Amino acid sequence: MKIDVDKADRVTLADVAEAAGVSEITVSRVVRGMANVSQVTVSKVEEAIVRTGYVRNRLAGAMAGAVSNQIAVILPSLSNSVFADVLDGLEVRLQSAGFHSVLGISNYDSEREAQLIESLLGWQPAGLVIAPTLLSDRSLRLLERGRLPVVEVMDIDREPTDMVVGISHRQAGKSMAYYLIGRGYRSFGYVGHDIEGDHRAAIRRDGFRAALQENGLDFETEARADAESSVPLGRRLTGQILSNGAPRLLYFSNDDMAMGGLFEAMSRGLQVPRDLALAGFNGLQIGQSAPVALTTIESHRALIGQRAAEQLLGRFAGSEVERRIDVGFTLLPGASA
Amino acid sequence: MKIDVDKADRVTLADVAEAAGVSEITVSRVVRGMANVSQVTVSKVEEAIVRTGYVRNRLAGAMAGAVSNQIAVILPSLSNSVFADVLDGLEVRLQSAGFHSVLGISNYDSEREAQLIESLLGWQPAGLVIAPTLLSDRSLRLLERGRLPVVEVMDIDREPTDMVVGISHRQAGKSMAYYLIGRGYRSFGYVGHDIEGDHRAAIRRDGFRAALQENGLDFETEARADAESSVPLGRRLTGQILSNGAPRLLYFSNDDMAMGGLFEAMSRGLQVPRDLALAGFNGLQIGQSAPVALTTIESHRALIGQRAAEQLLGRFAGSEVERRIDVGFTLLPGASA
DNA sequence: TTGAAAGCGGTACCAT
DNA sequence: ATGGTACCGCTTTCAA
Repeated sequence: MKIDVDKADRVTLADVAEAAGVSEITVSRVVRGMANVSQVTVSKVEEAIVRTGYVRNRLAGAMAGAVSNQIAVILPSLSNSVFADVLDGLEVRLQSAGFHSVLGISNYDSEREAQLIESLLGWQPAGLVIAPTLLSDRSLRLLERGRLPVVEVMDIDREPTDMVVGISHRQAGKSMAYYLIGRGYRSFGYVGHDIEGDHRAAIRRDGFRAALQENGLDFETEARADAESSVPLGRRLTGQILSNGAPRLLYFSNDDMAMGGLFEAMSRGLQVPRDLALAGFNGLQIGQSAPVALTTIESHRALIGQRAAEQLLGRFAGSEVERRIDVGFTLLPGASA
Repeated sequence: MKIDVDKADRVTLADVAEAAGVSEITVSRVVRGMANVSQVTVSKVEEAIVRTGYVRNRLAGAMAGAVSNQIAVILPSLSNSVFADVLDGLEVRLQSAGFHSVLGISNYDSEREAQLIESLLGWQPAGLVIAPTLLSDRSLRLLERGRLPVVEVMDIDREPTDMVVGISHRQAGKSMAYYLIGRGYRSFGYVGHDIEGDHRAAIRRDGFRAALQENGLDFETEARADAESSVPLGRRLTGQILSNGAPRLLYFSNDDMAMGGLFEAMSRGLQVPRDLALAGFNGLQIGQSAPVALTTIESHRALIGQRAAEQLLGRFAGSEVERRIDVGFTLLPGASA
């Protein structure tokens, strides 16, 4: 009886077309929700689609000229929740517009980053979002060559290839320093993670220091390690500093590190901020819920992701968009300084 | 002079072939690193690739029959660091094997989940990894239809469609209860987040409770909210419970919630675990660095991601792989209970 | 509103 | 070791 059973390899437009008694192109129109198809035909086709179990092949679609709905996304890391937040914001907007992201994690390695760009570009994505590590010349050439919208995210402290969305980390560093100086602090120390890989942390530190120097001050001590930022690392380094007479306030490379500092202080029975004051960066939720809320700067990561998505969508829609978007940051006073 | 300049639309295999004076298929072989090409030809072609600035088009490649190197990944959320960890582990393995993930976030919505499956399947991925929310019948049908390897991750408490990698959340709940009972606790309360969406949290609670009942015990109080888990939520609910005479120990739906509880206890000047004991789930790093290390269960999220990747890679390699992988969990005694 | 034919850029298969 | 030729599944003209 059923003769065509085992040819059931993959349902194509042609199969649906046959089942519905129309042409392939008509089915294609229905699938894409185009207007110029009669209601009767639409229902016939939709019925056939369900009956055959057709699943749209976007590979073929994209290839035939309709653009891809994939967006390449390259981030340095995911274990750092900061980038997970950005990705989250990005996804929200992209998904609701029918786009998907293809992910690449560079692990703060600029060689790997270049490879990823090349590899992901091979999927002919409609756009690219990247939180650059360093962006080698090779990467830049690839980006310029591929005529696709590119959004660099996180810091706007340098000249964009195409578009940037983020904040000025230098300003963030300075703002925190001004605030603390305004609060009367005069004795500072710095606790940081690997600043080679994380150039944004380095920029914040530079900004903070510049502001100190404007006031004839400087870091009295620094503790650093060549590792990714983490709570235990912050705790360990803080412990080191405290062992040899600490400054009045510790500025941390970010909130993870600062939470470590806070925990170390608590463990030693220190009163924060009376005995030791602390300031971080990022505005992580957990820092704001701590017994002593962290003095920090909210960096609006999810918003950065959303805005990046909007930039791309704007471009696709053909509208003129800004090259440079500063989402701004918010100083959270907290209670730790 | 230059007549062919503006036709520089996109460099294809044909362009490279011409530039190198060989056929397209030969270039294709070089690009794919196949062995059967002479050294001389290889160098000629490689030179031509660089000169023309050719970027491989994987869309066309995948379409022509060579399989896609994309893996569809569907997760309920990214703001919950648990899934970011899984994704991280997944990426590590996938990338080193030359695969990329295409991401979908279901936001704990099973309708959305089904849409995502359908949509991502359209890219003809080589495999699918999903941390299922509920997996509607529609989703299941899609998964069965698409003859591709599917790995469900996180919990192994139910029958897999194809393969599963994770732990038994029921066991995790029970183990914690047994441990605490063994430590002498007899008075328990539960603090949880939205248990509708997060069925794994529900299973842990059920397991915990089952173990209590085996010992003639039960939760004396419960505080719950219909929101995603978070530190502030944990803190707020703990506050509620403490206001009306708390039980001896609070079991939290996860570590985020438990950190909130810990912070609330500290803020009230309670001694943990003397005045109030706390237990969580996940083994988040921050909980282990807290002044009072959290008593919790390490769920090896990154490992789950890695194993899931390995399952897929194994399938691709044609090897026989297990359908069900239990990565196990580790009880971290901590100091909070 | 509907359809026919010509690609999109590769790769599998079969020759040479 | 190298090349010719279909063909992957869809969409874009262009016609009817």
